[in-house]
Amino acid sequence: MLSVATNSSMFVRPPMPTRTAGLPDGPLALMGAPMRFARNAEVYGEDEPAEYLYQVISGAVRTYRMLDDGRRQVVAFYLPGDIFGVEAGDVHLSSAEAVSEAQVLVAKRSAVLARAEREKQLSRQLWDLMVRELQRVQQHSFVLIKSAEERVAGFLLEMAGRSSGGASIELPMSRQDIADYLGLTIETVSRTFTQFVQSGLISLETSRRIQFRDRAALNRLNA
Amino acid sequence: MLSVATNSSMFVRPPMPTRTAGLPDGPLALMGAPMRFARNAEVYGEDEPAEYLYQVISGAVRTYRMLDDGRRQVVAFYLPGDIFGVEAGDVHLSSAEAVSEAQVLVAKRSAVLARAEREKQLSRQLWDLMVRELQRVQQHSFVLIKSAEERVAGFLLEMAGRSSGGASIELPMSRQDIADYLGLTIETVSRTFTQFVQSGLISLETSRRIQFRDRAALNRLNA
DNA sequence: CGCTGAATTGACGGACATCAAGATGTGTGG
DNA sequence: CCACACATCTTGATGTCCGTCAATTCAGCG
Repeated sequence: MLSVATNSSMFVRPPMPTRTAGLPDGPLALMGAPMRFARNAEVYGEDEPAEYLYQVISGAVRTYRMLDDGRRQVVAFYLPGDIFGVEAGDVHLSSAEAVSEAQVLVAKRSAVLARAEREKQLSRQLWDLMVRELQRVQQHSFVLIKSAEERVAGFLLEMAGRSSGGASIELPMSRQDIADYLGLTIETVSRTFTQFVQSGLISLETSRRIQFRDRAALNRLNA
Repeated sequence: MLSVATNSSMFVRPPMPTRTAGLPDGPLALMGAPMRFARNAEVYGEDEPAEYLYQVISGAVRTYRMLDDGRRQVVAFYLPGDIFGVEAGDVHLSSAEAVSEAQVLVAKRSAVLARAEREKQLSRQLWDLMVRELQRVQQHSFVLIKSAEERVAGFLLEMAGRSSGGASIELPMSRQDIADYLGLTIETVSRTFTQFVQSGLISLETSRRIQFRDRAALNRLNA
């Protein structure tokens, strides 16, 4: 009934991730190894045991789940600094893939949790992380009951807010990714973009580079 | 554009909640006071500081958020045994109301968290609770991208699974509640129910009492 | 260049919202 | 216990947003 992740070549099994030179750590004191993932490379898969926590160093990562009819629901996009993989119990309920070439810090979950038992501050950070993740997902289901126009406007503002960019942002993900995130089709996303361009809300340098022209109007749509 | 929580009288400010005789505790060792809430009484409101954790003893509770245009999104229903209020950071992002007359155990959040710092087991329970809540919300956004038929089927099965009933269950919530939970209109929910009745999947003793006649078929719809 | 995947645009149909009326159920006061 | 008022639920007729199918344009890369 909607948004199938078509195009088999989009999901070609990618080359093995390889270790890369170390990079400085983020806000949370994760002790882990930096790894490099090619575009569309799998970080972890649905139903795999959840042994690690992850932090994006560069690039972007998407998590998603498949419905048995082939539809794909993108649960979240993670950008540099973001930590992911916390939502899992013993096994992952979603898969994670690199949206673009990405470096990801990988830390053993058991090690982090063990250390959290001794360090109150770390424990607190993990809890806050969990709360934020929960609120993000709630916000997401909030988005899914809105109109296409509202969803896309909300998406652009969300990305703008997280990309710490100025009047223009570079989207790392394809229209198909956006569509599956918003519960729309690629065509509807595309049409909404051009509609926004025609109304002077944004303009497109390339299909992935967005210039904001009337943020107030977008905010109004983001009811 | 959809599912407005109409009918002002539905939200008439209810009588003050009053304390009630104590009741035995649930799985999580919450030390709190049982309170009684009338139908539609507010347990907590959006933007209020989150000072407590809650566990349903009897009845049912819904959490929801309002869009500024009057649409309402029901985030979750909580049944006896369920703990709610964990999703909050410092303030609540959603409101909670009794769906029906309800008894709720109310425990000071700070006390629980303080005790969790000493008792590993409690800390672990809270973490698991958080994980389950996160997965529930993810599951919910999963539901919102499906067809009306699939959503309603999924809802009935979810309720059946949680109500620990046999071949028939009593829904504590109105069609409006269901509609706002599923991101549909009251009419679509109603029509889907009658469609299920006509196809012999369920039957209705009263509008709120559902008899399951063909669970396999419902499961098939719950793709 | 030409090839391939990504994005855009158009025509059309269907699922669900909207608007409106009727049916059923429930609480209240005489 | 009945009758009235009001809320909830159901059913019908119509409209519209967005999905589907299909063709075209655009961008990147060998």
